[in-house]
Amino acid sequence: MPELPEVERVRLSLKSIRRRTIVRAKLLRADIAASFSESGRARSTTPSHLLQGATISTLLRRGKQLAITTTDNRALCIQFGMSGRMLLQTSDIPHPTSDIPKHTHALWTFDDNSRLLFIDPRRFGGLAAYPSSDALLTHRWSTLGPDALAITAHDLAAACKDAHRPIKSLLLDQSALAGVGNIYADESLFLARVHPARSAHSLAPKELTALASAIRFILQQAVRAGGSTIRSYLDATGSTGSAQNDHKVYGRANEPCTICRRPLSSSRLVQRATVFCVTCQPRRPA
DNA sequence: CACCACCCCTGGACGC
DNA sequence: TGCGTCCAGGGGTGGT
Repeated sequence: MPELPEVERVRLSLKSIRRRTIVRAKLLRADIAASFSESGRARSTTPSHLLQGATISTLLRRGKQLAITTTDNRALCIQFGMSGRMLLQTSDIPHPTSDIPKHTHALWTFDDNSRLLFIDPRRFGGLAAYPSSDALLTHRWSTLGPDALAITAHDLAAACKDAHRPIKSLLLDQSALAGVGNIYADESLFLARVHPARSAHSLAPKELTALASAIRFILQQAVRAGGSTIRSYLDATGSTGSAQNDHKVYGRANEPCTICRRPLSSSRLVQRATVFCVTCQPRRPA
């Protein structure tokens, strides 16, 4: 379940592919990739769209999305969904084509014989190819809200203004704020002591400041810890994260609250498992 | 327009 | 051991 911290760790773990040239891009499962023209129209995907023949320039991230750009300015956006991952195989180990992990949907071979795999068992993730980084920004990333890693109280307040839905619903909405998923939404709300079902527009300025600060802290801490490895998350080199050890509420329903020791509550909010403390996160502001 | 339910998918946990 | 059932949830879509 890669959220912002996990995608950031994948981005960092892929930095070594910069300046390498992709000699071959192979799509093993066509329906996980989409390709778009400069004007944003869908078109069929070619190996060239998947960066074949190009040299890697930068690795970008916005929210939970990763993008690889090339020196000739092509851009490939990677969305991880629930179970997506990248796997970087170095050139010092031989890797015959037959030796590909299950659920590998795309495969890039570099000029130094190393290769990169996109693996996604549940296929909620996918690839989106754009002819330029401008096209990626214009047609895809423009729909995302501000990046959660640096969210300001001002920007969060703007997103919450006039929003009558639960604050947790807003935090999960990538067009309002990009990068927060179910784990870090619950953790941020707990740290800021805001009840997840509170109507977003009802948050006081003080609470918005606390929440924006909590989101930044929780995400930055998780990046430093290498991301949360709950079920299957690994970075591109196969390293696990330890941010799950810092979780105060996620996955801890009925366990004692770390602040007041009363059992944590769980409910379903906007179709998501939600864990919080009824005492420390009051429904009405204190 | 704002918001929500539903759906896509598979691996793993759990009960019998 | 094996089988059935349920759950995890990001994001697109269609409905209210």
